[in-house]
Amino acid sequence: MLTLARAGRSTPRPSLPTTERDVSAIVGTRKVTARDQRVRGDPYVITTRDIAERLGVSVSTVGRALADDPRISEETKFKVRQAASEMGYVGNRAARMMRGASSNVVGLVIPDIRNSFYSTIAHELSKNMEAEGFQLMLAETDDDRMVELRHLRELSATRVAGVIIVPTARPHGDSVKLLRTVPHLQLLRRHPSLGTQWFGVDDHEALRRATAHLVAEGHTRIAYLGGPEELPTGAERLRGFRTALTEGGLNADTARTELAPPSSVDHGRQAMRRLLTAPDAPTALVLGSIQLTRGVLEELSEQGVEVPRELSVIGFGDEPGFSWWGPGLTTTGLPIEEMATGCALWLMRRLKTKPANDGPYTSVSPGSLIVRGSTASPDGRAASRDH
Amino acid sequence: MLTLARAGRSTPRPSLPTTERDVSAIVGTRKVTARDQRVRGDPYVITTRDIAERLGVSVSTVGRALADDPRISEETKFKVRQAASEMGYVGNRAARMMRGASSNVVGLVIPDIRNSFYSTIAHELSKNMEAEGFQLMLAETDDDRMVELRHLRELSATRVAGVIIVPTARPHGDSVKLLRTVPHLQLLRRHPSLGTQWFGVDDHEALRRATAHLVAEGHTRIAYLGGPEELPTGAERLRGFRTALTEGGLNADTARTELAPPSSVDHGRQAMRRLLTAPDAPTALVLGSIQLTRGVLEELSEQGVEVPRELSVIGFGDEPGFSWWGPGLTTTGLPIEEMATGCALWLMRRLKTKPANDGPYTSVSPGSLIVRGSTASPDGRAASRDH
DNA sequence: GTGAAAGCGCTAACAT
DNA sequence: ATGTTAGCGCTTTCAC
Repeated sequence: MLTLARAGRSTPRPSLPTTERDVSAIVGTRKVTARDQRVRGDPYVITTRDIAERLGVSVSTVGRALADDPRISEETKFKVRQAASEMGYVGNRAARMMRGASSNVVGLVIPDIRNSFYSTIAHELSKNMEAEGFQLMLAETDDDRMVELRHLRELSATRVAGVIIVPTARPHGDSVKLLRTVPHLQLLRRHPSLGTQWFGVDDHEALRRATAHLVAEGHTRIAYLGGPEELPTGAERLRGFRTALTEGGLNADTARTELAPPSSVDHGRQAMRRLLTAPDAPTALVLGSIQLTRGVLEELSEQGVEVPRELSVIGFGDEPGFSWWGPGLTTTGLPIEEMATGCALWLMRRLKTKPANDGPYTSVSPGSLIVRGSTASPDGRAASRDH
Repeated sequence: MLTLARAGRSTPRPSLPTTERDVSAIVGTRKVTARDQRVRGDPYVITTRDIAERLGVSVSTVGRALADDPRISEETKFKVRQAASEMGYVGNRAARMMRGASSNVVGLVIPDIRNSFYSTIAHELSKNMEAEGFQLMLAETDDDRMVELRHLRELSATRVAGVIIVPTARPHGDSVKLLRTVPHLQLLRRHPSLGTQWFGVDDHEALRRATAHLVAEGHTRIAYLGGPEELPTGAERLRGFRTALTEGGLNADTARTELAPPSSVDHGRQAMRRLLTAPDAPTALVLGSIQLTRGVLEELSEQGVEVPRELSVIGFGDEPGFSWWGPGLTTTGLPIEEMATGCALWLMRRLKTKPANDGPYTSVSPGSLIVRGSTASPDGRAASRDH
């Protein structure tokens, strides 16, 4: 069937020679669609067809010109690009995706962006991805597996190119299924059901080192306060703590450990309060969560506890305020930036290689102990700084 | 034309009665498309057509069943939903968008997610939007207008439903054009070219109050350190500082002011160092940027400056560490959570109302002065806390 | 060097 | 109660 000129818009564009286009008399062979109804002046989104009509060429020519196809003459290309720019044309990614183009969106699924670990990660990812033309979709789970599932459904519906996820303790079965259909990467936490590609830090070693520092100073009553054991990170950190105690000849089973289910600032405060008033209070405290660390610091400074004389403390993570807290907080530093950058680069490469390389991959970054002034021997002597 | 059964996949699904469907003999009237070439076992994304074929119904029936259309029988609905779930069907949003559905994505364009103001905002927005089924696309500009433009292009290509933006000092002309085609909202900073819908805080009043606090204590040599004047926030804060000086009978023109172009932690440190070694050093300092505040605090605590005896300081923003810094940092508190929540609710409503209400809208939240211990009279007496 | 036409997955209007 | 058809904007054959 011969395709006739489209049924004109109610008011033809001024730049079009009305006489040639206004063929409404013979129209009737072609249904007038919603698109044709649009009125001049009524602002709407420009498509390749709009450009084609204005220039009196076909949509394919416009598409090719914009894609810099070698078959199109320079003159046409110029005119098309000019018109596109003038008319404010912006390609429709949804349409492209329907033609098989992959989305340029990567989903980032994390517990809470306000946690500086995660905002740092988001920043590094965003920076590295922007350079490659990718966008970041932010999805906060609040460590709720149902929220996590809802987000993954959305990301899946959007057909994101990839997902970077800090999974909840036990992801929903449907979340597992969904992730099977999209390239993904676990960050920090690792759940076996979500595959073998993981970027993280050596939590065990980090906590072992921190605890060993206190053992070396002569502490025997060392308490641990960290995240829940059901999280892989929580379990590893606790294990590191216990390893150090055992290695130091201490009984890991009788050591005071508190695991805060929702690892929040407020729980840190409460746990600290309990610890201070408990009989047989510890002389040293190791932390295994950045949120809990914040709460502990607030509580200690509010109660006027003298650190390290009354209590030695080793924090987790390194935030701006930690260096000026009390005598300076000795803490476990994690190479978050490096990890996030590595993660971004790996995923970008993974998404751009034709045959997807889905082999297992693990990158473990080591932690480090940042020694400041918050620990000392239990007898009161200050800790030496040259560790 | 009668549409014949599709050319079968190389290997028909087991659940299909092969005899009825395997009509390859008479095929030739219908082109075999890429889609038909897919092989069983070859994992791919499920579409409504896959479900329809498996159940021997039409795609429209499947679509209607999934949309819970009243015309479809409960039995069919059940079968369709069952099959969809089993096969792991996830609707393709790109396809829906092509049918006119609006995207459920809102772009958040901010300078840097690591800044706690912005991560708080991102969190509040995300939380409120998740409840309404919206997703958040994160775009960091690093205060670079070209990066900002690139992000807006991407967001536009994605046909985001809306944009929340903390604009750069002078957005690119194309950015302005792009934003004209999408519902948007300015946050904190306000640039006249980007429309009249804005959520922010009363920067002028916040700084006026902070400065007035120092004037009331008797300071006459008060310095100001804040962000660049080309940012609307920077200009307003500086103006607030000057207003307070003038109201206090001091000469606003001779006051020492430093405006750091890229408002970073490091610039805060450097500026503080300059201020300390300058002849005729000020007795009090007011800050107008959270990043600069951090740098200043680090430098002061590193140099062992006695606050408030040697110098009174009022910070900007309120971060976790500010309360335990030195004598406790007196600072300007901003109601970021409230502002972000209001912003989210407003945009959600704006996006869901049929006739877009595009009238000007301004929401100004007031700041507050959080009095702790970092200011005192220049003669050495500590500041009274009952302001 | 350019145009026509088909089809990606979905929905809505129009048939039965 | 269900099927047929067209079309959203774009790319990609195939055709001239």
